[in-house]
Amino acid sequence: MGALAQDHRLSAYRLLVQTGHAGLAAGAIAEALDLPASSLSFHLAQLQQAGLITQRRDGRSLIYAPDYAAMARLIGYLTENCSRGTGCGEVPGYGEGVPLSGAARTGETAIP
Amino acid sequence: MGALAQDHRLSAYRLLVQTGHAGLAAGAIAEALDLPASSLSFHLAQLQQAGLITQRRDGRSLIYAPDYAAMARLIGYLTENCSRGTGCGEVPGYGEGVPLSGAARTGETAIP
DNA sequence: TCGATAATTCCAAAATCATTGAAATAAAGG
DNA sequence: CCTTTATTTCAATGATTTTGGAATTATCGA
Repeated sequence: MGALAQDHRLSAYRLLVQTGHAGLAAGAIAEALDLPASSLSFHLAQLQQAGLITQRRDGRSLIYAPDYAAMARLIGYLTENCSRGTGCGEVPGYGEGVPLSGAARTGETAIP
Repeated sequence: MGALAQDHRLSAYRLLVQTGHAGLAAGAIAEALDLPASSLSFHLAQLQQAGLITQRRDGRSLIYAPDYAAMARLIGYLTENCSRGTGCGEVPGYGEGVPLSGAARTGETAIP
């Protein structure tokens, strides 16, 4: 869980989530985030060890991609046993059968 | 986001999520997690500042409860723009219209 | 008002984590 | 085989977080 607790890591992860299966080479991520290669490598290793992303080689490049199943498990863990009887189902603006995945609309969250 | 990046904090949060609106007094949480009051207080403050939990006073007790709307926003942020066209909708065991909130079934995740 | 209870804030020590450049490894292409 | 490109590993340095005891604030009941 704490793998996402760091700005650069969170950015890298979100970038990959938005990129999809195809993934990105380490170099491309480093460039996008403007990080030294060695720093990024450290963070990617953390994400990988947490099981959130996968690594595969393509020629000289190592390309990283998100593991969506792990993402789903992570979210499941957070919401596990979510207040039997009182809570999750009655969240304001969220309750009436709207799936969690539909909540990704407004970009201006200040939370993370 | 990093508010959940710490074991004790994550435990406290999950405990509250499972407890629901009614919430728990700081003391009750401290007892459940077996933490010194001052440590817990520190962690609760972090969670509160991140907007994930709320505080209200009841007599001499301060009662903490989860903010489910914030939880939904958090999850939304994570999955934002989730791979237009390729990703989230095709996650194995997760794709066929099953809402994210339905993924909270198996308890044995090793991720967090 | 006093004493007891519930929590918080303060603070310094201890522990953990992030960042970096330089050296090492791995694959490709002459 | 040697060079170039892509990335990782290592070790040191600095920064941030976590911890828990003591002092403090707030509320309650008699």
